Amino acid sequence: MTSSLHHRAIENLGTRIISGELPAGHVMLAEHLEDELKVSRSVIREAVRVLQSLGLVETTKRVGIRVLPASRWNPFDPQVIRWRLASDARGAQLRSLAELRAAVEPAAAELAAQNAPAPLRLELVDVAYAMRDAGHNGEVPRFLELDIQFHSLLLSGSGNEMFANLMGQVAETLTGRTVHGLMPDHPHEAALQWHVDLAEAIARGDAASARETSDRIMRRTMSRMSDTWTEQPRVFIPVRR
Amino acid sequence: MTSSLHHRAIENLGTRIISGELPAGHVMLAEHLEDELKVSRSVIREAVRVLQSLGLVETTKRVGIRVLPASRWNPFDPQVIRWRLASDARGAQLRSLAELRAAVEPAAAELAAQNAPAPLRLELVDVAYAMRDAGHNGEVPRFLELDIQFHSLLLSGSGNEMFANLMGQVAETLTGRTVHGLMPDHPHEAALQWHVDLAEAIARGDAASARETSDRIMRRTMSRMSDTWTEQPRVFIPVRR
DNA sequence: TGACACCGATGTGTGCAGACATCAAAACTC
DNA sequence: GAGTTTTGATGTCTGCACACATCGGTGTCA
Repeated sequence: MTSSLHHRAIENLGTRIISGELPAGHVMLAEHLEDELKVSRSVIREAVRVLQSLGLVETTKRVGIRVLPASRWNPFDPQVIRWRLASDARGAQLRSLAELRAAVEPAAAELAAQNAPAPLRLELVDVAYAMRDAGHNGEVPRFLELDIQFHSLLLSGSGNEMFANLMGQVAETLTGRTVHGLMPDHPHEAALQWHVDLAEAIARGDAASARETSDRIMRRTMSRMSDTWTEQPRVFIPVRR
Repeated sequence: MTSSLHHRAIENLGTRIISGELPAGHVMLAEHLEDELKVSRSVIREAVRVLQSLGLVETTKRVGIRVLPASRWNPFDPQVIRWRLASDARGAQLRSLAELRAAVEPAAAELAAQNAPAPLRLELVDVAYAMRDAGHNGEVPRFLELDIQFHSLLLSGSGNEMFANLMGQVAETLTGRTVHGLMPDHPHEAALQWHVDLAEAIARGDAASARETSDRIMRRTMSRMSDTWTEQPRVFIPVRR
């Protein structure tokens, strides 16, 4: 199913647009795409509709299918994020996600302390202790898994569906970090304790402490990652009026 | 263009799914939708493909088009947000957006102070003073317009395309606030000055001050809005493993 | 002669109808 | 109950008619 013709057409065009191979303003003809991808019109048409809804292209009669500039792309769409992570802009995408995460997690921690269901709070505490153990023992893969689970639970516990939806993308940044060898074999001792403190603050409903502790974790994470992407150029999206 | 059959089909199905009229698990047949909406198969298929990419439905052979639970919807998609704002969940959606905004804006302010291009900083200061004047004179519509412009510039100036993309949604929360008569004729005097302080902190590159001032503005905004939606139920998205 | 408004030709997406292919659920056989 | 066949829905392909934005030619007027 994931390899349906329609899906492959989306993947093909999406990656090529986001990689810059098909630059903004480039105009394609549906007929030409049929020949190139060796698929029928219906497949092309359905793919173009989806790309249109992602803001990657627009269609105009008598003109064709025009590639839109990056400022029109939907930067929150999981597919767009995936395509950007696979492009030259990978560094910039990781930085954007990390900045978003750093902004959101302390707020999510505060909300979780106020609203999270009891079982989730307990699980959060369990995972935090398991994380600390795995960290002490240098079990890197298990630590990564628990780390993702911890932050997923935290975002989910906020009761804000937008925060919760960032889970998937957060997982990307965390795995991306280890893959790039940015994680030491033994995670920072203090950071491990901070996770435990955060979980317990949420468990006892201490919103202010939860926010502050989460903020401390995020600041440390950001400071450790920032030097990786300082050379990434920033793109300023113009204000649409 | 916006009233193409395919677009109308998306709108029809999208609103009905998000309103709950078509509940999660409900199965439709493409053929049935053709009859109901009086359009051809290609229109239905293209619409379903878009809804599929938004996580609203999935298609299975031999079964049909199945409506997915809200936990699968893409909560950052502008269309989904618009449909939720038009549904019973309007309050919950406004709260989610406000919480997101409250989390992001201080981070955006900090980044803007570090990275924003010089012309944008100047414009931000101009707009802040214009806001203060409009607020003093009780020009509510003009104040709202400037308020949106101010926060759009701020998010745009962060150089984070995800932050910048929140502009449109932020505008929704701000306009939604005035439409609901939650705005006094004369905005809070201190808040007006805070906007000026924030703009000037960004202009001189004082990141810490910018973040703190923005945080103060957000906290006040949240505290003024929170009592409107305390009765809205929170939805906890389960963690996908 | 030159500038301008008009108007039809052209090419492209949009929508329609029907056919066959594919494949997974459901029914059936042993 | 395991394996096989049937069935019915989506997936894919194709030919056609239509809508309509763009472009170039034609005619009118100054």
